[in-house]
Amino acid sequence: MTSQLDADMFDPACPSSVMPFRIGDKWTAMVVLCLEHGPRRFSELRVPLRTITPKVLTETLRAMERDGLVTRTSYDENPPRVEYALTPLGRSLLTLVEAARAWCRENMSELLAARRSSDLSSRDPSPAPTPARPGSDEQRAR
Amino acid sequence: MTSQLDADMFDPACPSSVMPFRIGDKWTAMVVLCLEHGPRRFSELRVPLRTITPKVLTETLRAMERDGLVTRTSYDENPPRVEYALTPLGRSLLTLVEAARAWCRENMSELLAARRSSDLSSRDPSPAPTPARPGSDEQRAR
DNA sequence: CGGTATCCTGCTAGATACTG
DNA sequence: CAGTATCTAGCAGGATACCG
Repeated sequence: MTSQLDADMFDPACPSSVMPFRIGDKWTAMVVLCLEHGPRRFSELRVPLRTITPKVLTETLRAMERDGLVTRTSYDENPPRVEYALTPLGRSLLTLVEAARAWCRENMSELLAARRSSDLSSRDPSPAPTPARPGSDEQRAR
Repeated sequence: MTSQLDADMFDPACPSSVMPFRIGDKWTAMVVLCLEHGPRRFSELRVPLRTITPKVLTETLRAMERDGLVTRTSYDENPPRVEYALTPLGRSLLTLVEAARAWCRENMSELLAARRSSDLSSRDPSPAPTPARPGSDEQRAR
């Protein structure tokens, strides 16, 4: 386990803002997912999280630590090494995150189709529905 | 069905900000819950949602309508009557909301205990743990 | 009743730069 | 490497008032 984290683990074209769903703040669910297969270092987390700033990652991890979702282990080495890991409580969130991802996989295309057609009809007097075949052009849920 | 909505349906002492979990924005999950047992009128929704302003409730409902989660039906009567109802898509969110509430019921006390003890130890040099018997003083998940 | 229209504020989170 | 320190902007959400 604990293989390298993929920089493309989270599709930037699939912003979680599309989900009618969030775990905590903007990044918490993704951190939980990143820690699923074992402890990770600060810099390691920055790879899949890409656009996150160190400041925000620190804040996110501190908040999660405070709530007992992750542990922070600092090894007194040089260069410094710090590892973050899920607690059992944090791990219990995984089922919720998975349920949310399952919902997205099943329903995202319908939601996006509804959004598109409502966007169209509010701009265009003649709707021209374009019923949007399910599972065609939407971004996949990773 | 469709009995009156309880003004105490959502405990104000149990802010959803405590949950490491949200459906969409601040109010969406609560609206979904309010519509669980049948269509509701605008004013009816304001009762359990209490502190929500008309503006924000309108925004929330419009966003949900746009995403195909609710329907808005306006009856041409006097006084005017408008009803909001869950679509099948919106209804499918109920299982997710329920999963989240189940998580809260099971784990909230542990999370709050962790938060309390971490708050203490950051203020107080001698932690004085107070292990927080589970299920004692926390607010219930409704 | 079922909303709009304004105005306003706090806070999340991004940009950027620096450090033990 | 693993963060801090500042500064700033955007925007969700709230207060208040008014309307068809």
